Amino acid sequence: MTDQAGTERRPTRQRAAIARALSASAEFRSAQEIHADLAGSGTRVGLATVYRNLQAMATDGEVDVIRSPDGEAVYRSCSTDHHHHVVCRSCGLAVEVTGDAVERWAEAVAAAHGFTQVRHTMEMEGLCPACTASRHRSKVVRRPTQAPRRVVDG
Amino acid sequence: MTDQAGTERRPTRQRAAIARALSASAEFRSAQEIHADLAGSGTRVGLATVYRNLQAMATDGEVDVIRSPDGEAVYRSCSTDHHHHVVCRSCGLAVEVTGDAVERWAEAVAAAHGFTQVRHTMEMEGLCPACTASRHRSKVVRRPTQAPRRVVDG
DNA sequence: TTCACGATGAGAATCGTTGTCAAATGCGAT
DNA sequence: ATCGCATTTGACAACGATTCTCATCGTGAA
Repeated sequence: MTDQAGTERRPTRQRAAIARALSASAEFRSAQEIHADLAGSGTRVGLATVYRNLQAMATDGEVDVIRSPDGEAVYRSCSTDHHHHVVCRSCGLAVEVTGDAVERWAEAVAAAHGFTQVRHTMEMEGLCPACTASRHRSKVVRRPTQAPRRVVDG
Repeated sequence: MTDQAGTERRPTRQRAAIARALSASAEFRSAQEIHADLAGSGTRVGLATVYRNLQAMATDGEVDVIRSPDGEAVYRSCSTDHHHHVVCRSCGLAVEVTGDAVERWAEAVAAAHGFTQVRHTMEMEGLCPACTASRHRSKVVRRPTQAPRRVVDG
């Protein structure tokens, strides 16, 4: 079977377990992690099932999905506290940030295009203070690469 | 493996070709696509080399990277036009949007935490006008594994 | 030109994710 | 409670993007 209608989904113990595991954390978790969690807590659910349900939930708007920097799909239940991150692309340091500005902007823009039930994800990356410093130290002897500094639109 | 940022890199014809192919388009392109392009235009470059260089460029902040909805890493040279999308999670319709508000917010927030060379990605998803309507009527035929996506200008 | 070492290429190895299909299960009707 | 039947599930194969390996090549410096 190919598509599954969002209207009729059968409740199963597996689906419930997955939903529960998901809402047990406010963090983004990968399908594999959730599968491992369930296995660890004695709930035996097939990996494919975890993937299928997570996808279905995402399609139905029950959970948020983003791809982690290494390409893994990570999920988080929708209702949880919403925030964003600034991640250092050199050392991986992540700082949580929140702000109404983006939330409102996203909402307004989407609405302007007639979209409803809008959700958004935003990730920022750059160099943390420490890495910014160390990068200046190891500065090259030769002429700098053609790397332009201006990156963020302003 | 480890971050080599700041280290000098040798100029090679492959690296140049990749940079050129990248800046030839304002769109996000995958490593595979770039590899195919190069091959198509007679420039023989190994796939692994394309990956390596793209990554290095991203690490050095010369290009932006995001993951496409299906998990592929897609690259775009930095200086090009920056915008975001609102994607319909039911039919895949994608609308381009731009706005200074987010850009400035991201810049400000990151800077407040001492981050430099900050870049960001933001994706919004919801139900497009059509799908919002049809959802109220009956069940919707949802997109297959690969989302059919049309891009409209907004 | 020669040397030392980073860069490249071809293909194997990874690993997250999806497809396959027979068996199990939920639901409405009986 | 039971039957019929479509939806789900689970085990595992299949896939595909990305990374790794390593012998060989190319580049900057002497």
